This record gives sequence, C-alpha cells and structure tokens, in this order.
Amino acid sequence: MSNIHVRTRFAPSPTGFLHVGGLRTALYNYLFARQNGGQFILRVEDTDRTRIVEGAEENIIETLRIFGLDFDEGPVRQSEHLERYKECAKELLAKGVAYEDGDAVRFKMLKDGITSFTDIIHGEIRIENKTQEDFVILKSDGFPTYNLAHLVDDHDMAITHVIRGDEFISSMPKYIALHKAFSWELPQYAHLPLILDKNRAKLSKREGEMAVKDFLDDGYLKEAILNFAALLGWHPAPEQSSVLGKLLEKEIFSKEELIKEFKLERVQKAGAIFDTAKLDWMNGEYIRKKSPRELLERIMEAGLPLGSPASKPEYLEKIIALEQFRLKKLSEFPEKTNYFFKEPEYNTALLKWKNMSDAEIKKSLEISKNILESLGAQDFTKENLEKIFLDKAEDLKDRGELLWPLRVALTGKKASPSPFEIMEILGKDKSIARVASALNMLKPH
RNA sequence: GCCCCUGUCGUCUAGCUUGGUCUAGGACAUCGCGUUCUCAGCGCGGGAACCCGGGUUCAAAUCCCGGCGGGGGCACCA
Repeated sequence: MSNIHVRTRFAPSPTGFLHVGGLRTALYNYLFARQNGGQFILRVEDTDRTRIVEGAEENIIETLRIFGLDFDEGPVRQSEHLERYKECAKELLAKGVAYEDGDAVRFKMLKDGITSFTDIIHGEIRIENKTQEDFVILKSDGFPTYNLAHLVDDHDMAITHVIRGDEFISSMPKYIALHKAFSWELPQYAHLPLILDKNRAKLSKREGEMAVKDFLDDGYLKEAILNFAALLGWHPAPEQSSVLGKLLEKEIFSKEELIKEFKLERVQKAGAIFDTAKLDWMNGEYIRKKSPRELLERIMEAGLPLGSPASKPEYLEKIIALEQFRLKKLSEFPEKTNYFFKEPEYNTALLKWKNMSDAEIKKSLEISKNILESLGAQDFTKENLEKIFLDKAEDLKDRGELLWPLRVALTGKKASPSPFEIMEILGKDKSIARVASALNMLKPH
C-alpha cells in the first residue's frame, strides 16, 4: 500500500447538517489518508437541486474544521462539473451502451451473469446482474445522478479508495459496469456498516438530536465525539495497541493515536447502535483532563451562559476547577455552579442532616457562623477551613451535623463540592451572609 | 416480493483467517461494598453474551449446511 498514492474523499450531499454517521465516514477517510501519507478531499454532491438545504454545506465544512479533519482539496462541487458529466453521457451514448429516454439518458445494464468484487471490509461480494435495471445517468434537468457523477469525479480526482456507507453495496454492479464502459480502472472499495439508532433503524437526520452541531451545542467536547465516533465500528487489535498501554483499557484515543492505530480492514461488518451513555462517560473523561482555562474557552465557544458578563475569567476558572470532576457535559456547568452567582434558594428542610432537630440545626449553623466570624479574610483557604472545621467536628458524633447544614446554607443543593472549597472561593463576607440567612430562615415567624 | 449485507454480555467490542491456551476478555451502563457531610471521583467485587438446529472433528464462538432474527437496496435521492 505504500507504493500507491492514496487519495480518499468525503462526499456528502448538502441536504442537511452533518450528522454522526457522516462524521464517522469523514473520519475514517481522513484517518486512512493520513496514515498512508495521502490526500483527503471534500466533495459536495449537489446534483439534486430540489433537496439542497440552505446552510448545509457551510455546516458540513465548519464541522469538519472544528474536528480538525482538514481536507487537502476542495470543497469541490459537482454542480461545477456539469459539462464533464454531459460529455461522459455523450460518450456512452456514442458507444451505444446508453440511450435517450425522453430528456434523460439511461445506461444499459447487462442482465445476465454475476458481478463480483472485493470489498476491503466485507471481502468478496457477489451480486446477480439480473437484479439490476437500466438506470438514469443524466436527468432531464441536465444534472447527472449520483450513479454517474460520483464515479466520474472519483476517476477524475484519482481517488484510490472509496470509503462510504453500506447502502451502496447493492448498486455496485452499476458502478462496475460503468467503469468497464469507460475503460477506467476500479478504485478500492470499503463499505462501512451503518450506524443505527436505538430502534436499530438507519440513523436519520430527522431524529433531531443527531446533527453533530447539536452535540457540540449540548456541551460535548469535540475530542470525545471524535473518539467515540471512531470506536463506533472499529477497535484496535490488542497487540497493535500495546504501545498505548493502559490507555487501551479506557479506550481513550487522540486523533494522532487514531491515525497511527486505525486499520480499515478491522472495521466492523455489522451496524452499530448509537448509544450516548458511553459518549457521556467519555466526555466526562475529557472534561476531567482539560485545564479550567481551556474548559472556560470551550464553554464560551458553545455559547453556554456561565456566570454574568461581568464575571472575571480567573474567578470562573476557579469555579470550573471545582466542578469539572463532577459532570459529564459542559452544559451542566451553569446549573451546577449557579450558587456562586446568586443567593441559593432552597427549602429549610434541606438543612436537616439525618435526625437533627431544628434547634440542633440552628446550633450547628451558629457554631459555623462563629468560626467564620473569628477568621480573617486571609484565613479562607480550603486547607485552613478544613482543618478548623474538622477539629470542631471532633466534638460531635457525626461530622455531618456540622458540615451538611453549612454546605446546604452555602449552596442550597443536596450535592456539591465540599464547603471548604466553596468558601475559599466565596470568601468571608458571602460565606457568613449565607449562613446568617439560613439561620434567619429557621427562625419561626 | 426480489436482491445484498449482517448476527459474541443491555450497548461498543476482543477472540473467529491458522479449531484446543475461551469454565469467552475489555470498556460503558447496572448492582453491591469501601473511602466520605453530599455528589463526583477513586478502589474492590457481583450479575450479564457466543441467535437456533444439524453436521465435520478426539475437540467449535471459531469450519460446513439449513433455519431464524436485524439492517440496507430495488428513484430522473444520495
């Protein structure tokens, strides 16, 4: 494989935003080209004028850019090659292997015998020619059909490996017959299994949530999406992954590692169901590994509302550092950290730890308040606070009696980071104010 | 209906080419225990699959045949 100049292409039709299946197809084409030192090309198949969706091409290009699937050539649009397709149709007409059918041109299929070819993923595939019919290659509006256009371009662009979805396998006799008619050499084919939804049906853009952009907007990291997409239908061989050591167990791969490890021949033959549970976990893994600064940038890029416009980046980063180990998606940050930006709202019942009475809760909060008031603002570090409060809690039979009411007073939440870390960020005045307001709420009116 | 592809835990999969080392491995999810003020994380542990039926063979997840299941295609869509 090293002596041929590999050229792959991703050839979407601009009929909708790029979805997960398309991203995976693009990724595999990209990985295969890169690992072979070849080229990856983007071609827009815009021959069906009626189905073109405004903004789709831009979305596809932008999404590819975001994921770093840089194409070496393109975007090449088929609508720019109309004359070429017409010439090709004319050539077939002249050869007598195509005929006019109204304003359209049809290609004559031989109906006997068997067409067989070797697919990189599936191996040998044999299809009876009688299953094929004469098919339109040039439509009456002057545009070519996919059947003609894709293969003329693949030939003209010297594509060596056609890596695309499984749904084209049934039509392979058409493409092979066409190649023969033109006396062109056949590229290599790799038909990818489809990605299925939870109902085992082909993933459709209509499913709503399936556009890659939606995942990005929802707070999934591009690294996680790419990693997950790569594993949807492919896994490294154990030996080959020894270099990755323990990382294999976790199945976390960077794009560079994928370029190194990916093997087209190892792509799965059966369709894979797209299940977001694993994506969620993987996204959490990536969020944990990122620096707060980078996470802040990503949150901004995704347009998520964190804090107020006046919030200082340094302040936001501290808060992110606190929560980044506790969530799976960037979109959870605003809700999980809202107590840093506004007074918590909660029911006083939440202040109760186990069987504490109201009087005990009050006493607990008063102890906390006294401790906080006795400290200087510079003493508000989590280490310091932890030491002082834990020492104090020694007197109690259960640390929770001191810490739970305090933490709820600070956050208004059942679940949050420890009160020490929170108070370090909140500072003396706000911390005391929140404990005081909890105390106030407990007073019978 | 016809044709094609495909079938290992709930999900993604390793293993299948070169049958035995597979009482089928990993990851996610799930359940339990521990750490612990809560959550998350981390550590430990549990349950969970070779679609079915025939062969071949001393031996089959692995080879062969037949069913059945799932998906895709059969457009002047791609």
